[in-house]
Amino acid sequence: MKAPRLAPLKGRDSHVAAFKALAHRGRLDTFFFLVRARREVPAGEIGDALGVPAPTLSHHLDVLRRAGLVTSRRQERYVYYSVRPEMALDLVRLLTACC
Amino acid sequence: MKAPRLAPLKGRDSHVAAFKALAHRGRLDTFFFLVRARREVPAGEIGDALGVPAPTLSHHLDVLRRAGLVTSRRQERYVYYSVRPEMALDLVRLLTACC
DNA sequence: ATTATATTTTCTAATTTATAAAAATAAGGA
DNA sequence: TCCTTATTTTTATAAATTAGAAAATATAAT
Repeated sequence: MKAPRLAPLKGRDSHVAAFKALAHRGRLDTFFFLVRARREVPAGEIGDALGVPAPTLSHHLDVLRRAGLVTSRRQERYVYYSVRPEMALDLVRLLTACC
Repeated sequence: MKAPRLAPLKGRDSHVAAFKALAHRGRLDTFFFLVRARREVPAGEIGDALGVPAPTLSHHLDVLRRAGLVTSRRQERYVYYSVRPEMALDLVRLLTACC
């Protein structure tokens, strides 16, 4: 049988992880840099734009990726990051339940 | 002059604080308990419903209140908490910018 | 005033998170 | 191959967060 429609008024662990990923100045900036870019951006370009050391940025991108908020793709020497809107939409669905 | 319309594609500190408040299993449960209740609920009743010790709950409610997600009102012996939808709406506006 | 109930504050231990330096990995060019 | 660049992972430590007992505070009833 199909999975039952989940109650929209209940936060789940994936939501906690996504909120946690966005609950950091540097990561929120990183996420919205990608949102504004509206394209794939290599890690180094993000680091240059935001002035974040590469290891720190890599860690933050990893948190965003594990939370499902961004996706990455290696091509040649670069790793391109871009927004994955599904999870952001999921948060919107959760939050609009209370308004 | 009037304040200029803020760019919707930029996260601000208030957003970070709100995401941080929701980035915790217990606090997300607390917030959505109040969302579902659709009424003012005294702290003790929340603690009973969620099985959280009073001091722990008080801390979490404080975080949610400072983030602007809930409001509280003392009446007689009780402190009643309820959802403040404005901040949740603010997060929705921020997140819908990327979809 | 004393007692009871409800909530918050204080305090400390345990856990988690952030960050950077250094090492490791991946890919391409000389 | 060796070298360079780009990125990630590991390691280490500092900083922040969390949980909950104990103590303090607020309010009302007796």
